[in-house]
Amino acid sequence: MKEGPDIARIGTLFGDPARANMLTALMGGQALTATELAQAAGVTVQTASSHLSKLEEGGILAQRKQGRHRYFTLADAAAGALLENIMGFAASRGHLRHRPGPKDPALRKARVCYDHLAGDYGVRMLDSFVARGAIESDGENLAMTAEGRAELDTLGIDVAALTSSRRPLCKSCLDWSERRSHLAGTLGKALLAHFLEKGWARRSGESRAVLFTPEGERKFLALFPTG
Amino acid sequence: MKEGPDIARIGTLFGDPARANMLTALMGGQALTATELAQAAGVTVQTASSHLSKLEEGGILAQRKQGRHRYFTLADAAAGALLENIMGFAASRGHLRHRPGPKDPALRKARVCYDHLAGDYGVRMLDSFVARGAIESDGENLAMTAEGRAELDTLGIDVAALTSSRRPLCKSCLDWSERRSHLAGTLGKALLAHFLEKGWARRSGESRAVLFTPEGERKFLALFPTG
DNA sequence: TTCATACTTCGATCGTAACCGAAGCATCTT
DNA sequence: AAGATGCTTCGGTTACGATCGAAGTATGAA
Repeated sequence: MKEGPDIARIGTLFGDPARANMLTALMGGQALTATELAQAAGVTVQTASSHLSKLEEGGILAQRKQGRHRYFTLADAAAGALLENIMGFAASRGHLRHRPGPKDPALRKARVCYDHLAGDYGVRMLDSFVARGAIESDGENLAMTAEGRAELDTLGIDVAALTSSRRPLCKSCLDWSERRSHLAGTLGKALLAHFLEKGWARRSGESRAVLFTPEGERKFLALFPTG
Repeated sequence: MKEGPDIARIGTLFGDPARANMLTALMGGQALTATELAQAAGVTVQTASSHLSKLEEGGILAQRKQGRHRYFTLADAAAGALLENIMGFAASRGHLRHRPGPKDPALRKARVCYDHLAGDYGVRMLDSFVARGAIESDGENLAMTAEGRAELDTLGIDVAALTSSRRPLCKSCLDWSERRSHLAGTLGKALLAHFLEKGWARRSGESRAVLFTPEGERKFLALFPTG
């Protein structure tokens, strides 16, 4: 009868393949219905329902009723961060389910990781920020510099508003296709939102891929040159 | 047949109570033998052996043969960090196994969390650093200031050497007894080592408790005054 | 009202993995 | 060499939980 946080309970919740599939699907950041999640997990809706109630009770998922649909999302940023952490750890140990990274080249290039940009483009963005001194990196820990704040300001991103949250502004997130870090945190989220809003890119309907327009791609690459 | 990191595998490894007990025991930072871990988990050595080989194969534990003993430790800082993350998440959702925090008052006051100081004293130390501007906090993200570096220098802690590692210098870690953050990262590790080396405190042989001497306690409290 | 859709609950089956006793291997002691 | 200690492997039992069919509830459409 030990004391302490119930690690095993959390582990069990992440430890079932069907639940893991659902959570991975929700890393796209979009709310999904029970039926969609059942399909993503490859199980019947009855089974999915059981899994979803467990995940909700465990505080990993939140649900929102809307008509006869039930939309599920990750409960909060902490749940997303934990999920990212586990994915990164699994990838770092070579625990991949099939191949070292997504087969779909679009996914490999740019995709959503919970609420920010991952893949080749995500890695490039962070690298570029660090190279020009906009972000300082102590290994994994990231901090925004004054130059960085000024630069983002000209882009029209209100850094001050982003720091008010309890969630960190900059956070590194290990990319499982690139095996390098990309930018998470409220800034990562804001930047992705910015790209989508400006019409540089749009979310693929089905997958987690982020599809850049030729114009958007040109601007993105100009904004984030490689070292 | 989905692509991506195998979350479920990691989850399963953390998801068994016996394994979770072993990992919790290893959060003390000390290497433990298979027999000791079996006792900590409340299972026979046969069962423990099976669990340990799974954890090792999963990249969470590392073992070192020494004579007829086999010493197990957490594989690396990443494994420790993930464990801390899960513990913090579980605590934040109220998933505690018995009571809200350790029963043992010594554990509640000061204990080892993988390799740094947790509990009341750990929280106090971080709070004090932040209050005096030695560490800046963007929510959860921590960064050392120039003043902080100077102060640690006078304490005899070589901050430059600590930043060379790929592991972050400062990292916040959610305390499951205090439900507030304490200081992890290479600095957290170095500070605990400093206290032990100076004879201000010593590790309890059995538990994860850190026992301060009256003299050490006086110095610690003077060094880290409350707001 | 009647039908359709979205989801949950119930009940039963089945597979997997945790568990331990017994036996086996390795290392140290005497 | 003989015995003791630390750990692993094997085999068989057992329990838990993932799964799905069937039936039940809620919301919306006709």
